[in-house]
Amino acid sequence: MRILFAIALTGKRFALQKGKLGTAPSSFSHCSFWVRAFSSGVYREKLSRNVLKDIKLDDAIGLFGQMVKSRPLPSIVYFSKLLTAIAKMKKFDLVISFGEQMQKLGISHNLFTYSIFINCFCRSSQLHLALAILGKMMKLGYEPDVVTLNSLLNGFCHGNRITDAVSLVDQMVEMGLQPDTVTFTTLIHGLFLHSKASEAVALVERMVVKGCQPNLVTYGVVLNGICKRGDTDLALRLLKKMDEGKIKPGVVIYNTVIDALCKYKHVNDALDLFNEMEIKGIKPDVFTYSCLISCLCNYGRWEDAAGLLSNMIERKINPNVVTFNALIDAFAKEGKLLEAEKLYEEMIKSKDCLPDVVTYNILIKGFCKCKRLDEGMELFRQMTGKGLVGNTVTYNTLIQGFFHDGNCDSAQMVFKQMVSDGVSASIMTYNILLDGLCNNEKLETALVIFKDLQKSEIEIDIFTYSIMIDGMCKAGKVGEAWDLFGSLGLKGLKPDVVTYNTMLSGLCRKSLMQEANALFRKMKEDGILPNSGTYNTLIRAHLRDGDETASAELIKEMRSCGFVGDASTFGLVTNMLHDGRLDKSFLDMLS
DNA sequence: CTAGGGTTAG
Repeated sequence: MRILFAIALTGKRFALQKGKLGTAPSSFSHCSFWVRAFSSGVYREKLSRNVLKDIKLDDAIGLFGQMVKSRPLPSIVYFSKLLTAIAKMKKFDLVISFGEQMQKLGISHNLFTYSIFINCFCRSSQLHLALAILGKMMKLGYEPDVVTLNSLLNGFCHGNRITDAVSLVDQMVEMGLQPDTVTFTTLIHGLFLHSKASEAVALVERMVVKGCQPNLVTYGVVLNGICKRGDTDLALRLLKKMDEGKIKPGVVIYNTVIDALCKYKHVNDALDLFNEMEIKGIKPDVFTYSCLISCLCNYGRWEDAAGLLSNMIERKINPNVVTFNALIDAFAKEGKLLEAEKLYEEMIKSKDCLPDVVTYNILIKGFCKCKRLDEGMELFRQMTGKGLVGNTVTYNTLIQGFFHDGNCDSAQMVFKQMVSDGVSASIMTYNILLDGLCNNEKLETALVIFKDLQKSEIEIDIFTYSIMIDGMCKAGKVGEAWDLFGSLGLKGLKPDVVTYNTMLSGLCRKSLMQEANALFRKMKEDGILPNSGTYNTLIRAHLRDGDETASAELIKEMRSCGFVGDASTFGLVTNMLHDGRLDKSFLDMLS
């Protein structure tokens, strides 16, 4: 309790007086059911019948306007019902604004309305204002209860204060309040949000011991957290556990697990779950179908995808923009731009689900891959013309497209456009930019940008360094690349297999085989597993260097690791067989 | 007689 007080007192003054959120519209043109109900005096009855949960936003605003004008003023109970309904629509700012208006009109708040405001501030990332409200209400003599503190707990969990969240639960107990299922579920969610998955899972067990049974929400939180980590086995076990208990998983729970199975490459298990839904009478929805269709497309299982598509149409589940995008993406990835465009045209014609920025990103990427940059740009203009705003992906795609097409000027022009359009460039954008410049013999320009990047706020990843090391090596500046590689440790970055391969290939290109061998040893010492690329690069270099023995040994090692010679290695060996530099037996060893 | 927690597809 002490800590709570301390937190509350450091908070700012009662925030509802600030009025920074403006006021709600006081006039409304249509005469809605709610307003009529209110003015004819039946609002008390209507409000008490729990019908407010279905109220539309406009009606809620109108109703509030009527309520504050009516005399005598309606009881605070009616206000809190209305505010709850608006909070459920996630219009947190509006709830706060209404709270301010009530305050100005002299309507005093109570524990319930204060709790609503605390919830709204927490959910709109204004934890400090939530704490200010808590301070204010406690000064007025209202003791926060489990509901109030659960809201605050949620605020701590979302506000990067997981330690405070954990101690808040301890304080609840000290205050003599019994944490309930909501408390545990909130904290479990917070632990997942802060990557403390095992603590989250352990807490599920603890809550059972404390007499709180996990409910559907708890399972939703836990399954979602587990699925995001890719622990599909545990997810499937939990799904079974729900069945054994009395909690019926609904379509959303199934969708979550099906999605994870798709993402983590267990397509057939996902299809099994889809069939299981059928048996249990749980109706799949557009999420279920879109997820499975897109996954099947990614695996090239067109027939199966088409089957599901017609199945969903038969069942009158309308494909939406995500479904269309999955199909357009499938065609575009196959290079079938004509078909992709046909689907896009169909979307526009039918008007039921219009293309969005993702649709355009998919199509633009398709055109870029075919080096049809003019058409890619044309689509970009079409999209902008429709009032859609390009995002980082859109610009990244075009920049990369122009670079791959060897058109550095246009690439840099798009980058400038991106900056002037106010779309933030991510490290991915810079990686594309640096990679493009390096691959188009513009190492010097890349170095200038790289230096600026190092000074900026943007967090450079290991991939950026790999790109620069590669660029330097390709420009013949292996010494500089080596220095950059060596500086990684000082920056707290660990070279990964790509960085090692890049550096190795640079050394090999200069026939610095001793250095390459030493680096290869260091790589293994550092616990970085060589991949097929590592071995093939070294094997080719040793062959070019005339060291048949070293190559042969590496081939043995590579094959024992389950890798095989790649196309370039086979090409080199074939050439060397032809001009007699290699013996036929060498080819047998490789294949 | 009112307040609190969560989740899914491109």
